[in-house]
Parts: sequence; structure tokens; C-alpha cells
Amino acid sequence: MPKLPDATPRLILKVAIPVPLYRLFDYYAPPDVTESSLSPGIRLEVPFGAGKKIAYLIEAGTNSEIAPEKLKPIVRILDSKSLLSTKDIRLLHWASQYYHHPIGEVFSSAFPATLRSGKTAILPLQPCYVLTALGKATDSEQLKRSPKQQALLAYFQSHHPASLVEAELNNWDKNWRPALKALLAKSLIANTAAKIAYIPQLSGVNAHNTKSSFNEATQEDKGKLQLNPEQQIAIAAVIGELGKFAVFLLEGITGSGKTEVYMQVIRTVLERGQQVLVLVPEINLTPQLEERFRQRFSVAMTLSHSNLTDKQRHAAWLNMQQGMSAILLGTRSALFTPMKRPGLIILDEEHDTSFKQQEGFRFSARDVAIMRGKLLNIPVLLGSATPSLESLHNAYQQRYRHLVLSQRAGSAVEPTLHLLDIRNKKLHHGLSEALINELRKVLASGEQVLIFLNRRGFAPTLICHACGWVARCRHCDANLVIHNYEKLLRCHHCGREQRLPPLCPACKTGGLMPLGLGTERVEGALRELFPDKTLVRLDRDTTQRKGSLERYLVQINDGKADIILGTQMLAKGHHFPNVTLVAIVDVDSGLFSIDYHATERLAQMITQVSGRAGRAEKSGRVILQTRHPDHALLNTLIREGYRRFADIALVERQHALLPPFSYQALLRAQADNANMPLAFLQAVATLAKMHKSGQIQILGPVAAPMEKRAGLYRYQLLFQCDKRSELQKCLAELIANIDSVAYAKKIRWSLDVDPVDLY
DNA sequence: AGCACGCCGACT
DNA sequence: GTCGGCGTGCTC
Repeated sequence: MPKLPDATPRLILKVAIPVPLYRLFDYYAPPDVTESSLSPGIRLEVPFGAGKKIAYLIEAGTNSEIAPEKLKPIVRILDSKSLLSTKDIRLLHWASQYYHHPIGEVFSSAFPATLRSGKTAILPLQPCYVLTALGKATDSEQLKRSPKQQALLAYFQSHHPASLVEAELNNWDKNWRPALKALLAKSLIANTAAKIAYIPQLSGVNAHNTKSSFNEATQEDKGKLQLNPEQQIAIAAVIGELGKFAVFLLEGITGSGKTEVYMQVIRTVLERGQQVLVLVPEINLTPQLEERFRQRFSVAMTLSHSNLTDKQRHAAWLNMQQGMSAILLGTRSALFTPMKRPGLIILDEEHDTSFKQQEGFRFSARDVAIMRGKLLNIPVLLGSATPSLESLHNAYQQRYRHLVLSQRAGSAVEPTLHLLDIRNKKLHHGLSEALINELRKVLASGEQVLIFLNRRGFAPTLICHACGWVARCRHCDANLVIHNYEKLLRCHHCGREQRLPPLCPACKTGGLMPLGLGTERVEGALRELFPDKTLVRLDRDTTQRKGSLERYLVQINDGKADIILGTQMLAKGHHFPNVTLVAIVDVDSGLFSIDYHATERLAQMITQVSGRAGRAEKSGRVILQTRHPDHALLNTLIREGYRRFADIALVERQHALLPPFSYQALLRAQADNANMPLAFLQAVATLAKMHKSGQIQILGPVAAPMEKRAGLYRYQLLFQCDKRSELQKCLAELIANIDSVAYAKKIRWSLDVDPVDLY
């Protein structure tokens, strides 16, 4: 047989590999595949260095800059077609460029761990069980001698459709297998072909089903379906833009019914046969939204967050990708989950900084979600009671549609805020007499109080009264925090801990004293003051174990707690309807930070915590202890509200030319000594000044506010420009040349585009 | 990021 | 005499 003419060149694949390198790698395609069967985005296994890696195909072609003898053939092709859509691939390219992060790592962040490690993209099927004709006809009463079987049969009979998969049975009761086995033996239940929960389609065989599935509002829900005019306007506005790109900022005070707006819009999207991506800042917030969605919608819903196992995340991702699930409720990491029929992205609590990834690929889930909506041509709905200044600015600039919910649902009244001047006042473990009296009154009337202190542990400082020695962390520029229960000193920055010393290590006397406040200390004081009241403390230390937060929340909402004490965990979304008094013990620590973001955060935090009070018929009060009762920010906030505060803050940002009136990027560098990172940043600054246009300001390098942390010395260089494209151009050029900068390989550096804090 | 190659100290 | 320390350089 004659050989093929030499003119047929071998196909060359340009692939992205998850390594911190800003370039693609070229490989030979297997000889028997054609270009058309190699769609961008498919996963490949390739030889790389000494080992093998999973790579993502960027493009197939016939030319390469690399010498042919250096090219290797790929090991194998993993996907017959891309698991990501063309538009989502474009999103990844955009994100890689915008955040200046290596393309391979960006691609791999879009996949769950299983697919990243080369597992085949097959949706695991779970066994499914259905009622038989006999099962439908049998009265579960007949099984009353075995209550578990009776309950299970009744559960099947009440479930619509009358089929259940293992996951649902697990949800019903952990130990369902024996009862099911018995029902199988009695032919009341049958084992059907394995399948996953279905998603109702817009038209066709399921049309009738679909309709009933969406309208299963319970009696309780029907009461809430009385929408006020603002809600109706918001819902109509978003629904009017379905199928198009638009960004909405839904600004709704706590209790104004934002979730109801979400649900009404979601319902319409589902009716169109499309899927919804709902992002929340943290896992803690998924259960309550999940519960409300499940009550309202009987469509398949998927959760995705970091507490799931790899298998669960694999299934969640593929469920969405294949259109088996209609709603994905997840945290930041769920942002890139592909959708077969994308219809809407909702980002709840859009101001929350947890949406910004703080290491590695430092993307903002909010900003990437907006770009994703733009590429997918679907609306993006941002919701918050305390919108970020950037989003408000975008709304004012008409880039976002601004939807406002200013009314509390039902008869609920907004809480009133009061500053309590504690200058020259005697404090009992941080609590003033006036505050204690207020607490006493409210507790006496059987109502709940909520006490907020954003610092866990007993006290943030251990000091020697005799010689002035302070317990410092050896690895960080920070004091060790006293944890009295565990008799430990712990560093909240590097996690290191040691025994609480009985004597001052410096002067060997017994003059050690706690200084400052933590939740443990306030807990002790409150237990002493109100020994007959039940106190629940919610902070990272008390809610570490899985499910403990949920248990406490149930206890609180059942009225089995009088005093709720905690850290910012309290500020995030949980509803405490019986709380009528909120006390913020120490509002001052956030007032005088060097980071201009701090006042915005403080205002959001105060407003969010305040929102926990007085949700029911009773109006709530919020007391803020302060030594700065004349502080302008505090006064604006408590008298005129968050929005007025935000408007003033925006004017200040404009005068200072700070974001959102300019754009920033922060180059951080760290190493186990101070010299190399500083020298590196200095060299980068010099390089940048050569390349930059006149518009870009280069500030620094300076030490990070905490210069030493976990044994590493940290410095940073800030870039700022009022033109985003100029800044981007400068950064791109820098990154392209950064390897040649002195010490670049000896230190750890990272670039943070649109930093949310300067630490 | 891994991983291998490559030149200088305490060990079977 | 070797095992191995991590400095430097490469990965198609």
C-alpha cells in the first residue's frame, strides 16, 4: 500500500495544563482522529515532564512554534465532546485574562475534583423504587404491626411521583433499607430501571405535571404570596428580561421579601424549561434557602458546596450539565458549573466578600457571574440589604437596573438604632450598666436578646500587670488570644497554640491579666448576670462540629434560648423572629482602620445584625456601645440608614479617586525573610514604571498591615488607574515579564485584581 | 506546581 | 566510599 503523502501534516493540539504557567503546550493528536472530532474544552491525558496530567484542549491545528522533535503525542482523549459550552469556555478565557491567572488552572477550577483527575463524565445512576399497583391499592394501616414499613409505604403513597431514589430515602430515614427490603418482598414496591430525578419540560408529555409541580404552595406560603407593589415591580422587571442579558440590583431591607422575589422569578424560569444558578456566600446559608425552595418547587434541585464529598460534587456538576437538575444552589465554587439550559443567575448577599476567592485564582464570583450572564445572554440578579458600593455605583450609572424593596413584609416594623456612649462608664466585661439594665428588662418580659461581638475567644490579649509582657505569636505580628475553656493561647492568624502559662514567662510573677473582650468572656459575664436564662453562643469555636449550628438555630427558633451571643455568624442571614433587642458590644474596633473598605464593611455588618431584630409584630431595638458617639459614619448610619451612608461613602471615594471610581490591583509577595520580597516588588515597580502610561499610579512597595504572618514576611505593591483597560494592559505586560524579575522564583507572589481588602 | 538533575555533609 | 540536602531549571 502506498503511504499517505507527506503533505498531510499531523494534527497538533494546543492544550491548557493545570500548572502555574502562562502558556499552552503543544502535542500530537492520535493519528486516527480528525480535527472536527476534537472540540475545544475536551479533557485529554498528556505526558508532562516526568508524569502525566489531565489537560484541556484549547485548539486543534497544524502548526506549532515548538521543534517537532520536542512534541509528544497525547496519551488519550477523555471526552468525545466538551463538557463545557462554547460560551463557558469563552468565560474561562476571559477570566484567565482579567485575573491574570494561568489558563490551565482556570480551566481546572471549572471542573469538580473527580473530572479534574480524569474520571469519566458519567452521571452515577442511583437505584429507584416505585409503588406497584398492589402498593398503590394497599392501605398502609395493614402494616401497622411493623411501623417502619407502614411509614415507608405511606411515604411512597404521599410522594408524587410515586418513585424515590436512594438519596431521597436517605433523607427520609438513614435506616430505610430493612423496611424497603420487606416491602419489596411483599411486592408493594418494585425496583425500576435506575434513574435520577427528572426535570419537568416546558412542553410535551410532562406539561400537565409541570404545571402542578410549580404551584405547590403550602397553605402557609399562600399567605405570603400577597406581594406588595415593590415586589411585583421587581418580579415583572426581571421576568421581562428573561432570555436577555441584564443585571439587576435588588436592594431589599431585611424582611422585605427578597427571597419571595427570587422564588417568583425562578418559577417563571422553570416554566420556560430553563435552569437557575443560585449563589450564596457560605454553606451555612444553603439549608434555609434549600428548605424554602423545596417547599415551593418540586423540581430536582442540586446543592454544591465544600462540605460535599467528591462523589456528591461530581453528581451535582453532571446533574446540572446534563439538565437533570433545574436549580443549583451553591457557593462560590459552583459558579462555573455548566448548565444545559441556562436561564438565570441569582447571587444573594452580593456585598459579601466571601464571593471573592482569596487565594490562587482570585476571582470575584459576583463579577464573573455578571460576565457569565452576558455571555449566556441571561439576566443576573444581585440581591442584598446592604449593597456593595461598587454595585450601587453601577446601579446609579444605569449599568444595573436598580430594584428597591423598602417595605417590610407584613406588619413588621424596622428596628430603631441607638448609640450608647460608654466613655468613662464602668464596664462589666465589656457591658455597661445601661446595657445590662436594658437586657434585664427585655429578658424579664420573656423576649430574646442578641448580643454581637466580632471576636471569639476569651480575650484578645494576655498581659503581665507587673512587667508589661504581652503574649505574642512567634510566627505572626499578632497577639495570642486567650481561650479560657481550653486553657490555651491561640494565634488566630496561623492557628498555633500553646498552654496558658500560669506565671508571666518574663518576670515569673503571677501578674497575668486578660485584656480586651471575646465572646467567651462576655458569655461568662452574662451567665453570671442572668443565671436563670439560657444562653447560646454561636462562633467558630462552638459550631465547629457538623450540624451543631443547625441544632443551635433550631433551639433558638423554638424559643429555648433567651440570650444569643455570637460573632459575625449571626449577621449572615439567619432569622431570629423572637429577638427584640440587639446589642453590638464593641462597634469602635471597625471605625479607624487604614483600609478604606473597613467602614463599608462595618456599616454592612451593623445593618445586617440590626436586621435580626424585630422581625415579627414587635419592633426591635439595636444598641451600639461606642466611645465615639459623635462619629459621623455611625450617626449617618443610625439616623438615615445604610443607603444614605453608602451615598456619602461614594462621594468620599470619588474625591479620593478610590474604587469604584478607579481600578486597583495588588501584587503581593512573601518569603521567609524580608529582603527578597521587598527587592522583588521594588524591581517590579521599576519595571512597571518603564512600561506604564501616565495614568497608572504605582504605590509602594509597603509592608502588609500584618508584616509577618505564619512565619512569612509580606509586602505589597498597589496599582491604581481610573481606566480599567490601561491597568489591564500594564498588568498583562508585567506578568509576561515577571519571571525575569530578580527573586521572582525565590519568593511567592500573587496578583489580586480588584482586591476586597488590602491585607 | 512537581520533578529531576546536580554538587557538598554525616552515615551503613 | 554512599544517601540525601534542597538550589535551579524545565515541562510541548
